[in-house]
Amino acid sequence: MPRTGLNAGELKERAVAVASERMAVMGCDKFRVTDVAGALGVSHAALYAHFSGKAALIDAVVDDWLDHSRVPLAEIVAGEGPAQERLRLWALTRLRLKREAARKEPHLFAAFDLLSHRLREVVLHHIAHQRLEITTLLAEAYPALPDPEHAAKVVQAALVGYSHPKLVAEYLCLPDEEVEGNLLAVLDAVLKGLTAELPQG
Amino acid sequence: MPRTGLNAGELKERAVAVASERMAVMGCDKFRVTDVAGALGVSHAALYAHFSGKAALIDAVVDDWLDHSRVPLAEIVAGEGPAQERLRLWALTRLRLKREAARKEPHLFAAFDLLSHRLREVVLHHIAHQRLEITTLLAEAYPALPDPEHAAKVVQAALVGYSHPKLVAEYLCLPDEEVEGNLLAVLDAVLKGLTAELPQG
DNA sequence: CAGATTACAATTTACAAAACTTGTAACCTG
DNA sequence: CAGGTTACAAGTTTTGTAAATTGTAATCTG
Repeated sequence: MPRTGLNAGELKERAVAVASERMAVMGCDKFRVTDVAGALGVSHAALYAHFSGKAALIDAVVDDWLDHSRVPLAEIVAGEGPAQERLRLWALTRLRLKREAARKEPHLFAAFDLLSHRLREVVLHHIAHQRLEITTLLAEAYPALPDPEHAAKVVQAALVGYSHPKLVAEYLCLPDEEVEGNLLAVLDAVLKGLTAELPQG
Repeated sequence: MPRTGLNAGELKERAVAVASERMAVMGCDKFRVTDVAGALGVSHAALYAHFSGKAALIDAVVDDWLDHSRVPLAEIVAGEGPAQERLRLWALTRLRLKREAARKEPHLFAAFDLLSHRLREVVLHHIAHQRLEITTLLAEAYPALPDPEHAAKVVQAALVGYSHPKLVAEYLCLPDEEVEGNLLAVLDAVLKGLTAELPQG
């Protein structure tokens, strides 16, 4: 029987939750593995059975955070209505969620930015997941598209100014309407270009 | 007769040149106004007649650096051949110049990045200048385009992942062919979309 | 009197020493 | 023996203090 009364999975989740709270308050450089352990009533060394190091604990926090942020976007993908409209809504919603996160949860957003900068696997999976969602919407909107995944990559690259945490943060000072209008102008041009030579149908 | 034997314009230029050399070696945080002044044989206070502060001296260095970087791109705009091909070459050349600068002049590139982050006027002018060049090439390639400047803004936004210093630096670890291929895929899609409904001519 | 210097206050940086944190291995405990 | 703790070395951060830097105003000088 573990001393904390929690099984391994539960202890891990509690650790991620406590770390997430602390990171939200003070950022990922300043929170201490020792403090998280203290909050759980164990020594800091006990956490290394569950996380390979502080970096892995940070990865887990950001992964958890990204999981939550994916929910509203998945609802749009699974929703009803013309797929092209849903794709526009998807891109706008993603932008809005990121801008809000950057404003309201700056430390967690900065952790996401840092992992993005380091091309950490957590973030690479997140990007791949988003590409899959774009692919799904493109394939539905344009059934004659020969390679929807390649098209999704082009869309992702064209919209990186509206998704990459560094640029989302940098452009927070610009008005919402302006940034959102620019995103839609780019998205519409790219979609029109990608589908210019498709048979009508 | 000034003590240094230089008139005001010459002293200013010499200060920018010395600051540029020092910044190239140690970055903009570590070089000292006092050192630049010493190299010119004046007290540091004498430089404040020409620059409102250290930040203004850094702006002047980056402005000078950007001036030089604009020359090869201006040659493409002024060159001969199909305008659409020149636009592709312009975008590729810009990317290549930036990746090379990031590798070979990391401190000056970092200064450019910092000013970009702060939305400093030097950089805003640079971005506006590039939009003008894109506008020129678009108007030549597509004479029926109703608003080439608006189209240029869309092109700029779609290609921000290949021009913004933060992302250029972040993607340096990716192979050249991949990054360049991605840029061309985005550019081609955007151009095709922007020109989809133009009369043929 | 234009172009400089000197003096100075406020701020920032450099640096050494102390304190803290991270990750690991040996050991403990129920 | 699973799930812990303790001890420890190496590395990092913090703290206090001295030195340096920045920007300004008064003053100087040719």
